[in-house]
Amino acid sequence: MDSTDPREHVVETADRLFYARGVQAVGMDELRQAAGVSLKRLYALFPSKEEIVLAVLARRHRLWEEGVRERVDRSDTPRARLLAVYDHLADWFAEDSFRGCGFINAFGELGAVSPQVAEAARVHKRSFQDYVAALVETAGGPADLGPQLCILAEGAQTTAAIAGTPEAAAQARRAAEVLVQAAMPSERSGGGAQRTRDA
Amino acid sequence: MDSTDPREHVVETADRLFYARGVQAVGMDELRQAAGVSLKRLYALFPSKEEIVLAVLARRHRLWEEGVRERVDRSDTPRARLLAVYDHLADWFAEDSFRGCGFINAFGELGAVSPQVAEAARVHKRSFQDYVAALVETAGGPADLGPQLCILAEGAQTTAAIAGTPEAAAQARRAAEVLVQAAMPSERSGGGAQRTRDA
DNA sequence: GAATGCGGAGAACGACCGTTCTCCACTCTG
DNA sequence: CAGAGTGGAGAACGGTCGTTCTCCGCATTC
Repeated sequence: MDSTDPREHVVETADRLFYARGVQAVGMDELRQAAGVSLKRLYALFPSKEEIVLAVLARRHRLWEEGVRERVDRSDTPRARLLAVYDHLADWFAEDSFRGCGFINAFGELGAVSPQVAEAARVHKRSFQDYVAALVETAGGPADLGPQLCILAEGAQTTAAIAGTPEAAAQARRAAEVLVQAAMPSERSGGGAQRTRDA
Repeated sequence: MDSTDPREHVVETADRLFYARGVQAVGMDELRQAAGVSLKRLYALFPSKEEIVLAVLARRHRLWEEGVRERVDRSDTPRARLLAVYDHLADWFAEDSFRGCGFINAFGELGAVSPQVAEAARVHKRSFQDYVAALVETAGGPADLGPQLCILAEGAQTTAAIAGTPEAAAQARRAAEVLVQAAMPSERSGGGAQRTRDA
C-alpha cells in the first residue's frame, strides 16, 4: 500500500481522491492530510497541484498499459489477444471504485483549462490506439479494425461509468467479436485457433 | 440568438460557457455579464448555480434528441435510420466548438459530487439507448444490436473529443455497418426492407 | 409632487482555494 | 551542553467562489 517513495505515496493518494471525487473537489489540505505529509513537504515534492495531477495521470497511464499488456499476453492466439482488452475492461468495471476512465474525467473537468491535462489524455488515448493497431497488424487484420475496436473500448468505459453497471464490457466484447470475425474471416470455420482456455 | 424568454437566454449563455470551459471554470459573475442580466435577476431566475447546470443539461438533452430524431427521420429504410446517428455525429464533431459530450464532461467534473448531475447524465444516456433500441426493433434486429451501436456512438464522442479530430464518426459508422450487416443479413444486397420480421 | 415599489449595479460576506511563511520541537554535530 | 539546521504543524495571504445585501435611480400611482 504505502510505497517507500514518498513521492509515489502522494501520487497514489491523490489518484484515489481525485478519481473518486474529481480534481477540483479535493483541496491540497485534504490531500496533505490523507497522504500524511506536511504541506511544506508536499510542495517540496511537487511545485503545484497541476504537477500532481499530471503525475497521477502518468501513473494511471503506466498502470493501464501494464494491466492491458499483461492481460493480452495471457492470451495465445492473435484473435484472443484482440478480445482480451474487453475482458480487462470487464474486471475493471466490476470494481467498486470504478468511476469511468480517469483521463476522460480529467479531460472533461480540466481539458479546456489546462493544455497539459488535455495533452496527457490525448497521448494516453493515442498510445492505446497504437497498441491495438499493432495487435491488429500482428493478427493480420485490416487497418480499419484497430480504431473501431478502440472506439468500442472507449464507449464501454463511458457507458459503464454513467450507467453504473458493468455490462457494457460484455456488449463491447460481443461487438468486437463480430468486427474481428468480419474483418478476419478464419479460413477454417471450425477454427483450430479456438482455444479459449484462459488462466 | 437572444430568445424572448430571459430564462432560456441565460441557459443558452451558460451552456456555451460551461461547455467551452467547464462548469467550475465559469463563475456566476462572468455568466451574469455574458448573459447581460443583473446578479439579482440571475438568482431570481435560478435559485443556485447547480439549478442552472441542470437546466443546461435539460436543454442539451432536448436539442440532442431533436437533432438525432430529425436526422434519423430523414432516412427512409430502417437500416439507414440506424446509421443516420453516425452522420449526425460527424456533423457535430466537425463543429469548431465541439468539445465532447456535455453530459460525459459534466459527469466527469461533477458526477461524483452532485447526484443530480450524475442522474441527468444517466437519464440522458438511457434515453438514447432506449431510442436506438426502438430503432433496432423496428428494423427487426436482435436486442443485442442496440447497446452495441450505442457503445460505438459513445466511444466516437470521447475519441473525437480527446483526439480533437472528427474521423471517429466515420470509423464508428463503418463499424456499425458491419454490426448491422452481421445482425440483420439482407437476403439481397439491394435490400428489401419490407421482408423484416413483423412485430 | 410625494410615496411606493421594482430592478440594476455592484459592494459585501463568509467560505475555501492554492500557495507561502512563521514558528517551534527536535535531532544531529562539536 | 550549545548551536545549527531540518522538517512538521498550521497560521497567513491574496484571490476567487457562490450567494446575499445595500443603495439608488426611476417609473408608477394617488
